[in-house]
Amino acid sequence: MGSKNRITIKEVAQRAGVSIATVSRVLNNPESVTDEKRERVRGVIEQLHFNPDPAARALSNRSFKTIAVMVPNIINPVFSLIVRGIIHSLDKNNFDVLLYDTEEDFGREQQVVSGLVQKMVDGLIAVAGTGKEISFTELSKRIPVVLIDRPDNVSPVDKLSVDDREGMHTLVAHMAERGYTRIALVNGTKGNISANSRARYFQQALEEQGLPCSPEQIVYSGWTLAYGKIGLNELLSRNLNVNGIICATDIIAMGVMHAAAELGISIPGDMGVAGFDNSPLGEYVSPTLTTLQYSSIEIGKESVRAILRRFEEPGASLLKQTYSLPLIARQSTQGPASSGSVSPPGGTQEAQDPWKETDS
Amino acid sequence: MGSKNRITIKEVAQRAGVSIATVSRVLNNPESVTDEKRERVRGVIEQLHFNPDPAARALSNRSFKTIAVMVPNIINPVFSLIVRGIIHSLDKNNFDVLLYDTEEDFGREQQVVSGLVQKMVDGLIAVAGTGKEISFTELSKRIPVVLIDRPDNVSPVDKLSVDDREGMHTLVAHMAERGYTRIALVNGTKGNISANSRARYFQQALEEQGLPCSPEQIVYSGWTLAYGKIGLNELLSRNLNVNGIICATDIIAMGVMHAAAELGISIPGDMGVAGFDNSPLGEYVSPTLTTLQYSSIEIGKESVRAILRRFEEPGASLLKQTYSLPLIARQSTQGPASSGSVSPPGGTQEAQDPWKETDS
DNA sequence: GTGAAAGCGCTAACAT
DNA sequence: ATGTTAGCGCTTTCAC
Repeated sequence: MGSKNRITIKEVAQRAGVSIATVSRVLNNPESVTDEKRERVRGVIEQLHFNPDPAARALSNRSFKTIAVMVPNIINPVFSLIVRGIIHSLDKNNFDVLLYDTEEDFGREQQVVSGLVQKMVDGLIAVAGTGKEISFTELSKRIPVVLIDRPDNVSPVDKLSVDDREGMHTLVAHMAERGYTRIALVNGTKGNISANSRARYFQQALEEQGLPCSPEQIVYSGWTLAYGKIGLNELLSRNLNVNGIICATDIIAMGVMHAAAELGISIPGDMGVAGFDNSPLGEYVSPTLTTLQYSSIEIGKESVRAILRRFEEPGASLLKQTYSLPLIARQSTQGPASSGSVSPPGGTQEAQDPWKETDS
Repeated sequence: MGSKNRITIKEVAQRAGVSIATVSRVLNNPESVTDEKRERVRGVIEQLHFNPDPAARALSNRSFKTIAVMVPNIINPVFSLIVRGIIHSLDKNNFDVLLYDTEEDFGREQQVVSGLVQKMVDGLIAVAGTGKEISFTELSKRIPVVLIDRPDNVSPVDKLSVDDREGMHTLVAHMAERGYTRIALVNGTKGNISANSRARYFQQALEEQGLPCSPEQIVYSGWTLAYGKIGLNELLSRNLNVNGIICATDIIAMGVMHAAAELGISIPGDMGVAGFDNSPLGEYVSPTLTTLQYSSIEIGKESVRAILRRFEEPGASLLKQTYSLPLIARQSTQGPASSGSVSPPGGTQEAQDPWKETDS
C-alpha cells in the first residue's frame, strides 16, 4: 500500500544545493527565500515530480485539511444535495471530504462518531440521522462539530436546522385554504426525533386551523419511497375519510402518490398530497408535488461557514440557527375535484435545473 | 486546528510502567504481550481516553486506509448508488472514502486527479465523468486506480464498464418488438465518450434491426433532467415523425417524459420512451420507465474488490470487465396506442426498495 | 536569508 | 516478552 521509492524534501534539497529548511520554506513561505534559490528549488521540485508527504505534513501541522461528513442515506437527493453544497464550498477552502453513509443505521452512526477521534479529520458535519441521540460532547472537545437537522439537546455544538413548526403550519394552512380539511400525516420512522417534531407541530397546526385532530391521523412508517406505500395503506385502513396527506419528506410523498395511483385514487382530485423538503424530482412527477423549499445546497454551504468559523474562533458562542421553509405550491394540492382547480399563488419558487445546482 | 494537549503513547507507557514499544504492541499485536501487562496498558488507555495519532501512524505505516472516489455528479442516483456500494464494502475492510464531486466539470476532474498524489489516499476509484480523457498513468504508478464506466484507452489500470453495445441492442430490439420502429436517441453531452459510444451502438442496432437510420435521429443534449426537455424539443423540431425515444440515461428519460406530458404527447401511446441505467425512481414516475438493469451497488462493490486485489497483488494482470444490462420492461414502452397494450414479458427484474438497498 | 537540529507520535528492527 | 533506538518526512525554532 501507499507507495515505493518516494522522493523526499531531502533529495530536493541536495539536488538544489540548499538545506531542507529552505525547501520547506519555498513550499510554505516562498517570500522568505531569495528569488534565485526559490526558482532553483522549484525547478528541482518540478523535474523530480516531488510531492510533499501529506502524512508527515499532518504530523507536524496537526491539520489534515479534511472534514468528515456523515449522512443517513446518500441516495436521498436531499442529502446528496447537502453533500454537494458541503463539498463545493469546502473545496474552495482546500478541504477534502471524508464521507460516511450510515445507511440509516444507528449502530453505524455510533461507530462512525466514536471512531472519528482516531481519524485524520479536522471536523465533522453530521446530517440528520436515525433520530436516536448521540452525544457529540466528547468528540467536540477535539474537533469542531456542526449538526444539520439533527435534534440534539445535549451536545454543545453548532446547529443548523429547518423550522419544523413553521413548515407544518405553512403546509396545513395551504391545504386548508385549498379545501383539504381532513388532513393526515405520513411520517418517518417511529421514534425518530425529526419525526416526533414534525408530528407535534402537525397537531399544533391542525388545532390552530381549527381542523379535526386525533392521533390516528398520524402514521409512522419510514423514510424511503417504499414506505410511502406502506404508510398510505396503513392510513387507508384506518378509515378516517382523509382528503389530504402531508408527508414528512418528498420521497415519502412520491411513494404515497405512486401507491395512490395504483389504487385509483386521483390526486389532487380525490386527495391532496404535499411533501416537505423540495426534492429535485418533485417537479418531474405527475402531478407535480407541492412541498416546502428546503435549500439543501445552501444549508450545506452554511454548515461549512460554521465549521470554518470555529477553526478561527474556537471559543465563539454556540450557533443555533433555524431555516424557514417557503411554500412551493404545485399541482398535487390544486384542490379537490368538486372545488375546481386554483391557479398557484405568487411567491412560489422552483429551481431551474435541480440536478445540477452548481451556483456560486 | 487539530487538537490541544494530546495524550501520547509515551504518557500511556509511563503510567502503565512499560515502554512505548509495549504500548504499541498491545495496540497492534496484542498476543505478543503478557496478559498482565496487556490488561494494565489497556486500563490506562481506557482511563486516559488515549487514541493513537493517525498521522503518526500513517507516517510510519505508509498507509492511510482511505480511498478516493471521484464522481461527476453525486446527485444523480446512479452515482450515489455506486458510492453507497463502494462505501459499504470499503467500510468492511476498514477503509474510509474521500469523496470528490466534480460537478461534471473537466477542470475539476483534472485538478482532483493531479492533486491526488499529495493526498492521504491509498487508491482511487473514478466513476464516469465528462467524457474527456484524463491519463491516470502517472497516478497509477503511486496508487491503484480503478475506472468505472470511464472509457479510457491510455491508462494501464483496472476497468469496469457497462456493455453499451449489448444495451443498445437490447433496447432497440425491445422497442421494435413493441411496435416502435422510428426510433431516436436523446443522448448526453456532445463529445462525451460514453455518449459517443452509445450513439455508435445505437446506429449499429438500428441497422441490424433493419430500421431507418440517419444521423438526425441522434440528439446530443446533456445528462440532467432539464436536458431531457431540451433534447426532446430539439428532436421534435427536426420533424422526423419519431415514435420511440431511447435516452442515454434514465434521468434524461424522465426529463423527456415530463416535457412530453407538457406537450400533450401521450406515453406510451404516441411515443415509447426508454432509459438506460435503472434509476430508482424509474418505477415511481408515470408511466413507469422501461430501462436496463444497471446494478450500481454491485458495480461499486466490484470496484472495491478490484482495488483490494491490487493491494495484495500489485502486479496482477489488468482487469477489463464489462457488465451486461438485462432489460427492465415497464409501461413507457407498452406499445403504440393502435397496437393495444402488451403485458410485460418474463425475466423482468425490479428492486424492492431502491432507496435503501443495503443488501449483503 | 539560511542552515542545523529538535521535535511531531508512532512502528519496527534490534538487542537483551 | 520487553526495552532501546532509529527512523518515517516535514515544520519550525534558534543561531549565525
